[in-house]
Amino acid sequence: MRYKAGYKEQKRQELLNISGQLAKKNGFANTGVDSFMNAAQMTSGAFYSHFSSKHDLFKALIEAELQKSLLDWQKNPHEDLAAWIDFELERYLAISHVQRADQGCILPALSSEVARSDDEIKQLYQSELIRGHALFVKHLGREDLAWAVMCQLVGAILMARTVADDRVKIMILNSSKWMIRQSLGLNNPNVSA
Amino acid sequence: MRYKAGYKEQKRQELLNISGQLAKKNGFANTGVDSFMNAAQMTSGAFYSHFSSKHDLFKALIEAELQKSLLDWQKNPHEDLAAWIDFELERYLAISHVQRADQGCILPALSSEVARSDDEIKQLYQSELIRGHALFVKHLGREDLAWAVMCQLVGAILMARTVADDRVKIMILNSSKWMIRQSLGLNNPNVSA
DNA sequence: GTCTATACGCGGATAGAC
DNA sequence: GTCTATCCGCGTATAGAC
Repeated sequence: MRYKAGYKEQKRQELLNISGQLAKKNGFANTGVDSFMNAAQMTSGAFYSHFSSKHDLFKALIEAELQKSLLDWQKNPHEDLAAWIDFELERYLAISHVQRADQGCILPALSSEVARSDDEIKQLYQSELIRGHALFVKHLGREDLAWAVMCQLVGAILMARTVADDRVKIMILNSSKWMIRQSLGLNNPNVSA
Repeated sequence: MRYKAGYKEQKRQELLNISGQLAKKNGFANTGVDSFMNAAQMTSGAFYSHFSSKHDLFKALIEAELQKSLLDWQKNPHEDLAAWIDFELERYLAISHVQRADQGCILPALSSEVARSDDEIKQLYQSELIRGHALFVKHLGREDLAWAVMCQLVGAILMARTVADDRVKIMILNSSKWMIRQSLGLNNPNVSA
């Protein structure tokens, strides 16, 4: 064959990577196949030798991005609850996460588009989401707390991205940190956020 | 004039109403001017006698929808904190709110699109959001708590919309209710969610 | 103010050469 | 596997009749 073995798989991963960044930044539906391919320094005709359709890319992209987020959570080195959650709050609820959607978690960036997708997409999203949930349960100890903290993280990043002023963004982030610590019983009662 | 006085203003409100529903359901960018106008039983040519551009509609729509959400929050008849928050949790975190995005709050539906919009949109969004925040502060007593509860509400609806199974949706909603009550010190310590 | 018709660009997808 | 070229439908916006 004219191309090295494993070349196609490698190129596919590269495409998923770059497409994920673009989709998180500008939205998946708003980004054309041309843009995805140009970002990967190819032309749109070559797209269909990797994915059968744009919708097919969406599925693959969601799977890849959710696993990336899961991996990020697994990188947290702490075992102790307070240390674990502090690490996560500083990392996830950082102002840089608000500003750089392309480098951030898929959840605040593409959940609305998933919410409007067909059942196949939602099923896929759910099963990966549940794996993330299990990781949170492992550290937080409660199933409901795990879901609620995930919602809080996603909601905070999303809301912070909708406002214009950095001051307000930071206020939103700090408020969410405070609330999560509060619900875990980790706040000093004498200190306000 | 051939048309009654106030006719245009009335038609504009009708357009904003219907466009808001369609945008919340299918996304604003994904919905064509034709679709908006057809839903209002008009043709696309007439659109530009009400709005100078699609982007202009987006601004008007955001303003109208945010004020609608504010109005919904103001309808809460309770004064007591526990009663007020219970009412709000049952109303906002209802499964029907997850299922009927077109009839629901703009925040979980269109925040991602706002996040990707220009600064003018974000400034507008922020100023209306701050009015909503003030209302929450009035009842919850704390600025940070008010932001955090808003994030939690938005995040929970958004997440619930991304999963396929109703059981999981409900789990997410109940978890968020539990966490908000927890952060307000309203949960019975002996009862799990 | 609303209609029909249309200009014009973008986006998804396919065909065929290399 | 990737390229160029192209088909075709959709979407924003405008022009002109009523």
